[in-house]
Amino acid sequence: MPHYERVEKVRLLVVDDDPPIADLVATVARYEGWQAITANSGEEALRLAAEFHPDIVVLDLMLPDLDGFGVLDRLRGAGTMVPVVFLTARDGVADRVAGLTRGGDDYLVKPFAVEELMARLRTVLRRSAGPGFQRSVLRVADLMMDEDTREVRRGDKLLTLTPTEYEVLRYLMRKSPTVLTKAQILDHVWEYGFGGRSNVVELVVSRLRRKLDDTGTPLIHTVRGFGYVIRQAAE
Amino acid sequence: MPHYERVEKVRLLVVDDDPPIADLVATVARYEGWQAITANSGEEALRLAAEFHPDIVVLDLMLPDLDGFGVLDRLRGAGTMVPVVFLTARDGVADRVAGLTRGGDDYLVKPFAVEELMARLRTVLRRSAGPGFQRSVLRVADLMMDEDTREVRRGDKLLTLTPTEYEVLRYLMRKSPTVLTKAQILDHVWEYGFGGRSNVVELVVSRLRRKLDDTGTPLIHTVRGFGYVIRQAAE
DNA sequence: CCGCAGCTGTCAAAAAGCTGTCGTACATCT
DNA sequence: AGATGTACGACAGCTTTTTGACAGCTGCGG
Repeated sequence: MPHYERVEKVRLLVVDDDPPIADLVATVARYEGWQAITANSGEEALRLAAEFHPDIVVLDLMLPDLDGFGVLDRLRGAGTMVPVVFLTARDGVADRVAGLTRGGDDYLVKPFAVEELMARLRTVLRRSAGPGFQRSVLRVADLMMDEDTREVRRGDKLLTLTPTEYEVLRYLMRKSPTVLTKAQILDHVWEYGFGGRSNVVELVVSRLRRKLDDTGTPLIHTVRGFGYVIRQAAE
Repeated sequence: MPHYERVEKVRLLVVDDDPPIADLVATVARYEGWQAITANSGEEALRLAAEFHPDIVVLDLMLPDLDGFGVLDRLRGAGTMVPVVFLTARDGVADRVAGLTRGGDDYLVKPFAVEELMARLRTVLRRSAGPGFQRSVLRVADLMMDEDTREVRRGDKLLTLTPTEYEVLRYLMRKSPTVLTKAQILDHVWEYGFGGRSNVVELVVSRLRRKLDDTGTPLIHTVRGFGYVIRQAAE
């Protein structure tokens, strides 16, 4: 299912002092087939990095001891060029991070949506794999989504999606032809901690359908009492 | 019968302060050939987890001492990455759980149907078994059920089932060619504590037959005075 | 050929899903 | 700063589907 070619499992090190968050990320990654370990402090992170040799690191900036920047410096100081994706608080040090995100690194603001984090990790990995990296394009029937350009087309028609619509569609496409429950969609696409108990998912699906099923046959199907799938109509 | 490959028995730890519920789950699991133990408090759960090394945990959120979240934290703190399926009251802390379940752990609302719980446990186990996990497809004669896409076909014909029909059929197929009593079906597919003492099972079977026996030879057979089976032919 | 288990049509209540409207928040442009 | 536009999600009304109670009928097995 992964779209970057790799023989071995991706090795991910997650560094966050909040264990639930670190677990969350590690668990999602494992479900993608990755190998993930967590560290809850800067020192622990450095120790684990040295022996685990991660392919990518998720690094919270706010750590009890050494902060995220410090960890990065010492990683680099040790000669590791492993790419890093930072996590920062909403109104944190966004600008300083931005400065650090060249060279394939990236950052995300907390609270984030799980799918978005995974998408960024995949992108960073893909880019850091060297020049001539593969474009990532998802296809379902005549629907196409280019994850690099964020272009979405149904046949020839270019669609304009809002960020939420885009994320929901991507998740559906990634998992196609598996049926997803509304809860799964909510849990993966919305930020963790989102309280919205309303019908947001239905609403976004409704809007999505209007945009993409308006040309051609319906692609997003309701599985009553269960959830949604995107796939070519099964006869 | 399990569809994920495993040489040893699955080891399940059930944590619920209501002994009947914990036992119910453990019993069903044992009947599936699993090895199951129960704990009625958070502390006991941690103690048992340490020595039993479960492959999966069913964890009620409402516990007398340490609550479900606390248990999870301490499990994780001890470095256990065992997957967890939570149980919560109907309009309890569903949203808080959501935050924890994004990873791939799952949750179910009480009162639940036993088959649904087992299905989720199987799914979680299957996914956490690593990348490239097997699709789960059940077959009986020319009837096929794909548990991921929820597609059900008789020969080429795609069937559209309601949630209840789907669950009853899945249970029958899973147990095929064993004959199941109406009581067993009722107990496994409907939520525990379901009051309906009417002929619901007969009704659903009737509807199922109309949908799937309409093409080809009958597959669901009545064993008069006992129950139902699904299988090729009753010779 | 009788009696009872099983089958199924009908129907009303409940659940699930869809979508229009609107207020708020945030970003962008002038 | 003010104006304009876009995105999001709460809410509510409405439609469709599902479910199970009830009751009468069927037909199996003795």
